Order: sequence, then C-alpha cells, then structure tokens
Amino acid sequence: MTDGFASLLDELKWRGFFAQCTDEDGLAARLAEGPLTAYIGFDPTADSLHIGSLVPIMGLVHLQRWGQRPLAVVGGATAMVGDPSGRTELRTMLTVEQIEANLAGIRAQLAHYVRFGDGPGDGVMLNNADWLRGYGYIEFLRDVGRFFSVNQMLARDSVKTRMENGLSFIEFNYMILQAYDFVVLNRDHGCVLQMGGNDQWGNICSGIDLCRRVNRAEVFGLTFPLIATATGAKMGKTAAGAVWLSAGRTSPYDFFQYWVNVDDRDTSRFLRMYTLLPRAEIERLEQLEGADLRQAKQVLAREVTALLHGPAAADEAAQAAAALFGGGDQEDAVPGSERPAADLAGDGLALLDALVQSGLLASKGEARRLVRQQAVKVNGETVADELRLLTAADVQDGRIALQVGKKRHHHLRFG
RNA sequence: GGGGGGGUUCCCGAGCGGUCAAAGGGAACAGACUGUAAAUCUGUCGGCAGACGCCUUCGGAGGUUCGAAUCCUCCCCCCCCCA
Repeated sequence: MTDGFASLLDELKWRGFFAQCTDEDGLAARLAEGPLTAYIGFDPTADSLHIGSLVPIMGLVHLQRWGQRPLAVVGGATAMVGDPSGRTELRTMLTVEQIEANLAGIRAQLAHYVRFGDGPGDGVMLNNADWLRGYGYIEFLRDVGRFFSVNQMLARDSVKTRMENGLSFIEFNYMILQAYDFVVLNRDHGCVLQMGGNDQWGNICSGIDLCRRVNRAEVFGLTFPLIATATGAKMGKTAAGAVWLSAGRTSPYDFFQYWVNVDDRDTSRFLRMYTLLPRAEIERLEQLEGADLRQAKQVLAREVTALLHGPAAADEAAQAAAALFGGGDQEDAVPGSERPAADLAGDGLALLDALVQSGLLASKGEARRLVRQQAVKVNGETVADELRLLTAADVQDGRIALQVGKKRHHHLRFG
C-alpha cells in the first residue's frame, strides 16, 4: 500500500500535491501517532464539480488510502456569501434552492472517489449550513468575531487583491466563516488538518488561529499548488467550455479526449496527480519521449476516466477514440444523436442545420464558415458545398458521420 | 452627502455624430505542418441570408437628429478623493 513511500506526506510531495504546510514537522509527527481526521471544502456553485476540483478530490483519496479519515465539507452556507479568494469580481449569489440541488450533485460525484460510511477510516460529508445557517448575527459576532483583527484581515492576499476592484462586506466575512468551520470540525469531529488549494492559504491560517484560541487545539494546514496547464491556461478549458465531472455535462468520451490531448509537458505531472498508478509504472511512462508520449497520455486518459466513470466507461471511450483516430471499429460510444429517418425524406436534411442541431456547432453562420474553410466532413469526405443536403444515400451502417476539424465528431443515427 | 473618473462585442482595450458589427492585443476556432502534443505560418472570429442585403449589440430607459457607441435627460453599477 505504501508503494515505497515513507509516509502520506512523502507521497503527496512526490505526486505534486505539496505547496505549503503550516507546520510540516508537527504534522508529520501527528501522522506518525496514528490516524487523523482532515477536511477539504468544496463550493456548491454548480451542480457538478469540474476538473479544477480534481486536485482536492485526489487529496482526499490519498488521505483515505493512507488510513486517515477524510471529511468533505460542502459550503452550503458559505456559498451564500462567496469566497473572494482568487476572484477579481463579486460572485453571483445563489439561492437556497440552487445550493441544495448543487449539494446533491456534488455529493454523488465525490462518492465516486471517497468511500463514505461509518467505519473508522470512512469519509463523512458535511454541510456547513448545518452549523452556520441558524447562528444569530449578534451571537456570532460575540462568539467568533471578537477573535478577528481587521488589521490582520486587511493584510490577507485575498483581500488585498480586491482593494482595487472593490470587495463587499459580505465577502470580507468569508474567511471568518471558513475559520469557524474548522473550529466546529475540530470540536465535533476531531479534525486536525485542513487542506485546500494554495489560494486558500489565508483562510486556512485564519482557521488554525481560531482553533487555537477557541478550542486551544493544535491543528494543521496543507495546501496544494494551483494547477495551470503548460500553456498557462486554467485547468479544464476546452472549446466546449469547462470539463465537468458530470457525465451529463461532459460525456465520458469528451472527458477521455481531454486527457489524451494534454500538452506533452503536462503528461508526467498529470499522471502523478490525477492517477493512482504505482510509482514505478509512472516512472516508466515518464521515460517515454516524442511521439511515444501518446502512449502515456492514453494511459493517463484511461486511468482518470476509469476513476470517475468506471473501467467499463473508460474502455468504451478508449474504443470510440480508437475508432475515430486509429482505425478501430468499435463506434458505439462515439458521441451522437438519434433522428427519425423521415428527416432524410424529400430533398433531405440541410447539412448546416444538422451541424447546429447536433450541438457540434453553435450557429449556421459558423457552420457555413467552417464548410468554406474545408473543415467539415461527411463520412470522411470533405464537404465543398455549403448547401449540401443529407439524404438516405449518405447513411452508412445506419448512421451518418459528421466531423468538424480534426477532432470533433458526431454520428447521426437513424431509426 | 460633495467632487472627479469610468461602464464597448468571450477578456483587455481603442472609438467620441455618418466611411462602426465597431481599431489593436489576448483567448478561441479552422487550414498548412505534425504525434489526437507544442511552436510556427495563414485564415476566421454577433445572428439570418446562396448573394444583394436585413436584423440585434456598445450599463438601463427615454429624447435630439435625415442619421448616435458617439449629443441631451433620468436611472443603475464600479473606482478614486473629500465629508
């Protein structure tokens, strides 16, 4: 299980999860004493998490693999406030109903990664609305607010970066609420470690201070690096937008493809961070160079997809990709849609309409442009005529294969 | 509350009565080159229309004008200084 690593911290460092620790020696000593409880917070700003949350998620996974107890705290209350960290503008505020719905979605997704339950090392999911929502303002100020120095709060990076663009009072309070979370988790669940992205450093430190004052407890903080791709972009941006963990928002095929298409320079780092492959296997893959790196990316894609969607879905996605890019013939998982055969009757179905209705392109103008740029293919043949109509004659094996550019595919299947 | 400066197409940022769907940069997309990578070069980059062209957009609502992103009025929001 330890895979040659001396400790959890050792593995986290090797895998690239270690940015800063408030007291590394102290935490190492505490870990050596026996299992501990640690937590990471997630913002329920959408009903699905996206790839950007994968680092903290994997943080919980490693924690559990090393026998520690992970707490996933969903910020049902703090989402109503909005964390200014890493933001330059006011977040849109969510309604209670939206947050409730988002919580449910996120809970289901985390369950793919973390084993929740009542056992010793089982994870627990908590919602900070349970202890924050009913707290009275005056009481909260007296109990918690008195421990905070405005001078210190103003010195936080999360606040400083907002001084230019403005920071609302409600956001200014965020760090206090998050700090209080840590106090509650420490008091009621014995939690002694908070982890999070490096942009959470200030909030985490606030929590540690508060725990010391209120609970007289010694607790720790550990942050993960903020991940950007080799080209400097944020994780998970594609033509279609963010890469989501929800299969409904990002299909397993598209999810798989995202990882296959990562920059060469990111391959090794991502293998370490986003897969659970043994160290030796990763080190072997890291030896690959040039075009052979594709093999490493295939492994990366398969592993990451399997963790989220399961091995079967990962295989299916891999086979679909092989069919489209490598000459395999297993096409069932290629993204597609069903249409009634009647659409092809008469003059046929306008290609431009088909491209838009399939979701492949956003507008007919864009479709027209791309046809003129020789970027659209039907059944592998480049289309020259933007007025092209699809008819029954185009159907092969029960479907018409549409392609835009080199990588975007869609199969129209006819009943 | 007073004074000053702002809100422009995904982002930054020009424009300040017509030649503006709106300079420039970034992002993005496509083509070439490749390895489903990067870099580079070229093209595209509001919607509809085969095309002529039509429509919607420059914080919001009105108004002036043949004509407004550009002028006027009111309103909303942001930043800075003063109280």
